[in-house]
Amino acid sequence: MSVVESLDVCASRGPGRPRDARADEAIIGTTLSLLSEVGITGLSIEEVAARAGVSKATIYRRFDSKDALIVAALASLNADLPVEIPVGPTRDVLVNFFESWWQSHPSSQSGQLFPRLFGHARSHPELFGSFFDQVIEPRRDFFRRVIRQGIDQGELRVDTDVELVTTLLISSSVYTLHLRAAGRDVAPGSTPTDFVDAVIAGFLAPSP
Amino acid sequence: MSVVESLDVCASRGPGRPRDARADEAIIGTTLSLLSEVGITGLSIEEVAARAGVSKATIYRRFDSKDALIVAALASLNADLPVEIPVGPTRDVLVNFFESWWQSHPSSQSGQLFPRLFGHARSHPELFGSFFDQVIEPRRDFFRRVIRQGIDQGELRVDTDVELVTTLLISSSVYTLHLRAAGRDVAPGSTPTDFVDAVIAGFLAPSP
DNA sequence: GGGATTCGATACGCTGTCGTATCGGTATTA
DNA sequence: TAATACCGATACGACAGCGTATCGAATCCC
Repeated sequence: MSVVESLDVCASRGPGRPRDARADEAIIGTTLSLLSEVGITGLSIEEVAARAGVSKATIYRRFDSKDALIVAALASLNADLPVEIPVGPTRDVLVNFFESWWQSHPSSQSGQLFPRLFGHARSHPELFGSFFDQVIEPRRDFFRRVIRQGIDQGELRVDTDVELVTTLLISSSVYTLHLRAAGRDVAPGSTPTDFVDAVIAGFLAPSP
Repeated sequence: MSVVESLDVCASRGPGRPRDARADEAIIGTTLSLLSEVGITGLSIEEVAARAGVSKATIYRRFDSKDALIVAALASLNADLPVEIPVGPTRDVLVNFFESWWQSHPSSQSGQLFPRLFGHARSHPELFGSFFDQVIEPRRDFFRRVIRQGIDQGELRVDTDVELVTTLLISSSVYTLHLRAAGRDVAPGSTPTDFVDAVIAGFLAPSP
């Protein structure tokens, strides 16, 4: 009945028809899409079932409640996390990353999902905590390591505030991309390069 | 019945018991509080009525629908907008503004309300558009004028991208304050001064 | 005072959603 | 072949919220 039990099925199979793996994917994928569209409050199990081409019973056989489904869906967001950070000039690494981020953003699920979930920080603290720890924090860590690499390579000052730079980079991109997707361009004409250069300008080590 | 009619009452009074002005304030205030707590999707008229100490009929006598109530509530957020920008060194003006912002934030309604409403950009485009035009844009304009004053005073470079600096200042504060209020400090120890200095460092005019 | 309009309280029908239960049918194991 | 657990479909009771309507009482203009 619970999520844990459903995972055990793979390990020690008993008799009976096995669960359809395609149903799992459809349920999780549809949940993420709907979360980005209507948020946690607006998410309905019945709509998930309808869009996923699955019956409600199939969902409740896998997840105890709506919250359990959301937690599982959020946990699945970490499949495409880059584990190795690219080597090279810090500015170029950042620009490359942001350019691919900004390019993929309009069609990206997470681009719409993240701001949506941020808004639920107060009303759903447990779900938000799970989201922050599992999804946001690993992504912030990617930036931290890039900045630290820049310090080690002598490009950024040794007293650079890593958390501050990380926050400036992420927040400005999230803010701009989200509003741009909502039809409100708050920095018309600005490219990822402009943002990266503006942010790191104050932390560049003096040229030798 | 409509909002417009209710405003006409003050101008040309007819017979009958007048509407209680305290009811208006209670309804709008409670709506804003609830919006910041549960968002647009989670807002219920019945909860507004209960918390405001008002009957549902009193609300529907003033506003045609839930959306009309929300629009009116958002429009009331512009009461405390500073019309004149302070004069002085740009860095000090910005630091002063951010310090008072950060200090008042934990108890501020808008601090919790804004991120919440940002999340509804896609699912409620009309409400969000009204929110952006009436609330966000005037506040961005305050920053624009401060930055332009800094350029005129020769402190910032003449080729400073005003929209970019404005976006960096606002987005980093919104992001940090919101997460800090949610119990996740993403830039521990950082003060408004740190943020302002980091952002404008790349745009300072060379010292004469 | 008389008519008009408000007030709070309450009840109504309608819709949407939750989580459960039941059904016939199907895939898999023992 | 028999038992088991899955599948989709559907129906169910409970609950919450919307927007409307009605009630007696209160407050104002004429």
